[in-house]
Order: sequence, then C-alpha cells, then structure tokens
Amino acid sequence: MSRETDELKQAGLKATRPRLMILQLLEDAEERHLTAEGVYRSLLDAGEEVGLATVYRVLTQFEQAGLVKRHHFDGERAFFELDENKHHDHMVCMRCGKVEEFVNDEIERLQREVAAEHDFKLTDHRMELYGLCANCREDREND
Amino acid sequence: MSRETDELKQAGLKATRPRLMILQLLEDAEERHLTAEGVYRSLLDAGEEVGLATVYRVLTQFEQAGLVKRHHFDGERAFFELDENKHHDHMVCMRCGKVEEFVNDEIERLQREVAAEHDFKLTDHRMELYGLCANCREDREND
DNA sequence: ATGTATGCAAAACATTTGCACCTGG
DNA sequence: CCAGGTGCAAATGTTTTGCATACAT
Repeated sequence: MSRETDELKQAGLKATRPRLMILQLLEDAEERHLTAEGVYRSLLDAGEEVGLATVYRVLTQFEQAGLVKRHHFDGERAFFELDENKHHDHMVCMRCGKVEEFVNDEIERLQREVAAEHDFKLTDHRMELYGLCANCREDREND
Repeated sequence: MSRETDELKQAGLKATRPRLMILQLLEDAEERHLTAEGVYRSLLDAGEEVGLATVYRVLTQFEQAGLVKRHHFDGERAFFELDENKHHDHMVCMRCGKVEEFVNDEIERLQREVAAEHDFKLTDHRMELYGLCANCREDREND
C-alpha cells in the first residue's frame, strides 16, 4: 500500500485508480501548477484512461480535502497545485506562463496590519505579480 | 455635450447611447465593482434596451482605452471598475461580497523588491485580502 | 454485495463572434 | 452617406451534472 494510498485514505477518499494517478502526477510533475486539462492530457499521454470530468471531480475533492490549492491566475481557467501547507505567493510570467513561488514575511505582516486597520477578519489572501521572467526578459532586450 | 461624451471621444470612441449609459452607470453606481451581467441588468432596470454582448464589447473597449479595470476576484466572472488612475488593492468580504479598497505603499515597495530579486520585470500585480468585513464580523460574534 | 466512483454525453455558465441591420457625425 | 456600432443567435471554452456502468472494500 503506497504512501499515496494512505494520503487518500487519511483524506477520507477511497483509493481509486484515477485518484492515485492524479495525486502521483501532482507530486511528481516538474511544473507544480497545472490546469485540469493539463492533468488530463498528462494522464492520457501516460496511457491512463480517465475522463476529463473525473479529473475535475477529483481535483475539487482534493481541494476540499486540503490536498490541493486552486488558483485563478488569469480569469480563464483554474490552476491546481499540491498543497504542502507552506504558504507562498506567485509570480507569473505573461510570456512563457512560468510560475515562480515566493514568500515575503514583511508583506505577510503588513497584510495582517492592513486588515486589522479596517476591522477586517482575514481568512485568506492572494497575491500575484505579473510580468516577464528572467528568461523571457532576455529574449526581449529590444523593447 | 456631456462630460461623458467628451471622455468617450478623448478615448477615441464614438459617443453612442450604450457607451454613454454604461459609462454613466459606472460613474454613478454606489458599488464600484460590477459584473457585466450586473451592468446589463442595471441598464434594463433603468429602461435601457441594450444587448448583453454590447455590454461585454463596451466594457472591453473601455478597458483597452484605460477607462475601466477588469478584476477576477473569484474565478467565475469578471468585475469591472472605473479606472481613476489611483492604484489600489482590494479586500473582499466573503459573506456580503462588499469590496473595500486600500493602498499600502510599503507593500507596493516590497513587491517591486521581490520582483527585482527574481530578475522579474514587473508589469502588473494583484493583491486581494479575503475575510469578513467589520459588519459581517459583528453578526457572527458567536464563532 | 453495495454504496461510491467513473465515463460519457449533455447541460450550464461566462464570454465572444458572425452577420444583417441601425446610427452617429 | 457610410464606417463603425449594435442586437441577436450561434459558437466557444471551461467546468458541472445526470445517468448507467464499473469498482473498492
């Protein structure tokens, strides 16, 4: 019984083949931030027969179970990332789509401060920086 | 010739009735953050005959002209807000949906700093705080 | 065995687009 | 007048759902 099987059971989910495959994929993928479609195609490429609807259902269950975080970097589609319980924010390259993670404790502190000033009970927050990553930036040394 | 007519012309847009109505609505609305559907319904309620497709087209044109900013607070639908060229971030109440605006120069500065550290050319950013606003918080003094 | 999960196809949304008609300057 | 704008309906892309079948325990 694999570690993934345990993780699923602890999350209260039956260890079915699609769920195992999706969890493994999220754990092993080089790119941590995947769309449902991306997960789906990766599984097909790996020879797994799975339905796109199942991918959506499983990712949503994973989210509810706290295994995964859902992001909306643009307004078009959602990105899913394994939730390792290490909070971080994102920096998204508008050219190649690369997503880098970062944490800045000072910003985190200021956010709590701002919320307090407004008598706002903070439960969550999101912060994303958009622009050009180091690589794409080079390719455009003609702006 | 109204001020709105001028604003449209300066933005290079013909002053048509739908565009005037939408611009006025955005300027006068109590709630500054509206969905396309919201704009559409407000116009219908006001007796204006306009198509939803036109609302989308006009809002997109306004965005390109810099008159309006588009936000994706959740991943479901876009919110539009008049762009007064005063950058700010948002605090969204998860209970009543209220959106408050705020600015914190120190956070802004740190964002630029983080981007620089990663060799990232910053073009835009988004930051949203989610939680309970002062009012909704009171209603729940039983948590 | 049996309640749950899956796959497929159809539905549901938000948003965009093609096209014939209308309108502002 | 006539390029550009609008309304409608149909298309799109993403995500959800209904339902009959397949599977984990």
